[in-house]
Amino acid sequence: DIRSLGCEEKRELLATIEQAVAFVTTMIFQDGSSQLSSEQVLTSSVKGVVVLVKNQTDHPCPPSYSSIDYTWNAANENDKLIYLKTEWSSLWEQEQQAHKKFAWQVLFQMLHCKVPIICFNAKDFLRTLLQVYGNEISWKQVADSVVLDPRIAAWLINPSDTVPSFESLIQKYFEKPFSMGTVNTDTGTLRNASVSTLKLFFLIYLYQYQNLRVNLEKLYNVMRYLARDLQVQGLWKLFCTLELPLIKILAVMETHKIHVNTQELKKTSDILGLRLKELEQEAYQVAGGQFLLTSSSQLREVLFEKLKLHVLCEKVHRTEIQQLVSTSEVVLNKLQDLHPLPKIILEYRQVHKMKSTYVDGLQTCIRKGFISSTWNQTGTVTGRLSAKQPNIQGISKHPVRITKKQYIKGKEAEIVTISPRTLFVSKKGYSFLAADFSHIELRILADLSSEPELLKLFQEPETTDIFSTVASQWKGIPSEEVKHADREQAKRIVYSVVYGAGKERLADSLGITPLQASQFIESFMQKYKKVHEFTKKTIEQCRNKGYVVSIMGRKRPLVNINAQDYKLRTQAERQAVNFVVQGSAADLCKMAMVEIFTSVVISPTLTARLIAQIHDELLFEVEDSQILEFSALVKRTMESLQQTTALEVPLKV
DNA sequence: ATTACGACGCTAGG
DNA sequence: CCTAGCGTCGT
Repeated sequence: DIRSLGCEEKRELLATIEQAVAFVTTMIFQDGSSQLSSEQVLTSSVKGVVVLVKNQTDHPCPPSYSSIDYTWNAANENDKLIYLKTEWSSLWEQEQQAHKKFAWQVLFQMLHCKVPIICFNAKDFLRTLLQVYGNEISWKQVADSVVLDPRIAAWLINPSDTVPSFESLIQKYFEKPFSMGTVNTDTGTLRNASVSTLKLFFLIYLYQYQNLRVNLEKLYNVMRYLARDLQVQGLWKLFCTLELPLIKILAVMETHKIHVNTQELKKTSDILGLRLKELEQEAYQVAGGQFLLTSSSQLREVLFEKLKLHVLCEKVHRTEIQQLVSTSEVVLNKLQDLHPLPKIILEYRQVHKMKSTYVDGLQTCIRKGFISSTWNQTGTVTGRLSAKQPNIQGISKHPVRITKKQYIKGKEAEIVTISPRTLFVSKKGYSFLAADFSHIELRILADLSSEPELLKLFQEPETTDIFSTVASQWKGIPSEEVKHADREQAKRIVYSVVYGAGKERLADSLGITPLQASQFIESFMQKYKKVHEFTKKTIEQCRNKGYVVSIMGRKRPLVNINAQDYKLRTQAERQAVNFVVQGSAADLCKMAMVEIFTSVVISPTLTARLIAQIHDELLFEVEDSQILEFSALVKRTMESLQQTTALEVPLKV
């Protein structure tokens, strides 16, 4: 405990840190649990940080192939365990101020000495530091730290393991499961012994931290095993140059708060609520009875048993599990002309989604007028990021029009447009800047397949509308005669190929029969033969190796690729094709994040901060005076990734 | 009688 | 194809 150290001892400690070869660290929560506990309690606040300082020179990390000793090597006497309290009752006392200052001194040195800091869920650790020491540091100061996160390493090795716990990693790498002793396992026997209360607390304290020391040693060793695995599997570079820097970027992102217009939020909630009531009444009228509009099973009863609408319509989509007639958007669209109810339901659903998710749902995420999403780096199998509370990646783009009846004032009606994205407001003197890759997945498909027609499309500067051009090329009609419907169809088919969708899925999305859909796919593949070759080759490689690889070497094992079962096998085939395209796009977007972050950190003047990543789009908050300079930097950096990754196809932002 | 939880359906993002 | 989130409904 650094609070018990004298002046000389403090100096010694800093000297030890200077000599360290690695730090293994975890946060300690109020309830005594740590980041290594299986159930991470978010409600419990952070009490402090425990750091195991590795001083042995025998196990450098990152390790080399040859000189790793894989034997269990727990109690290393030269390793130092230090405890830093980060929570203070009051900062009035001089003593507490001094403790906080020294704790920061220790952490600052750790972050800046380029020695790896090993931490399970490192993002949470860094974010907490930024929050606790927010006044004495700027976010740029975490940038040159070197953090290693075993969880991310494990996820890279197998992305299907979406949340590998510390315990599961221990089990996997040390075969026999360890007893994860917790603080309160043995207090009973302690209580029975005739020891004084003070002594008891001391014993619990000691036990807890000895246990923690063992776990940190285990964590260190697990990281070494994982590092070796990453190297063997060719994932080490991806880990070091992309995923590790991203930890810091996400930690910084989570400390940034976005202001929300709460008054507007309340107002729109009421407007939407009123509209829902109106639609509810209209629905009851035309249905000839009341039912729960939000219940798809009750709606199914009304539409298909009471009104028998589906018999007038051929080939309606069915639900996945129970194989019942679906009440989804595509089906309701087909039923529109037969009865007024489907149209009402469609609008009801749109308005209800808007209210429940983007207005009322957003309100539950607001703390003191601000929101900040939680970013999950290991939440997907394709390498993409995911966000929650709120899911800022899923906020509706298109506005919803509402005809608001105004009874009070003389006006008859007023049309209000509600677009959720306008509810977020930038800081005063700052603006939001969005930069997105144009058609990145299609460009990647062009590159991966080397399809000449597709490549030409992107390389020729006169191509203004990619899907119109594809439509004209594919259907063999002049570009002036391409209708809006042709363009939409081309877009759907292109993305069906990108997403690896089968004929059934395409049929649903286009509202046609699976036979017609398969004919569309076939004629598309006939025109762009190399794309077909690419999908065939990808599936073939997956069959041989058991996994597929993205452009940056990200892997996805697909065990079902050789399955007997047709459904499972073809699903795995689509997943294989999809992973290569989607995963590669994720690689590029992450690279853009890292490069832009680095540029801003290096720059003494730029202050732009990343707010969100919506897969192919980066959203920043930029000082108004820097918008021109920064937007040029962003565009240049993103487009230059073509050279960095040796892509045949240019990237456009 | 009330609550908790998993399965299912739908739809927003890409 | 892969996400988050809202909502029923049965257990």
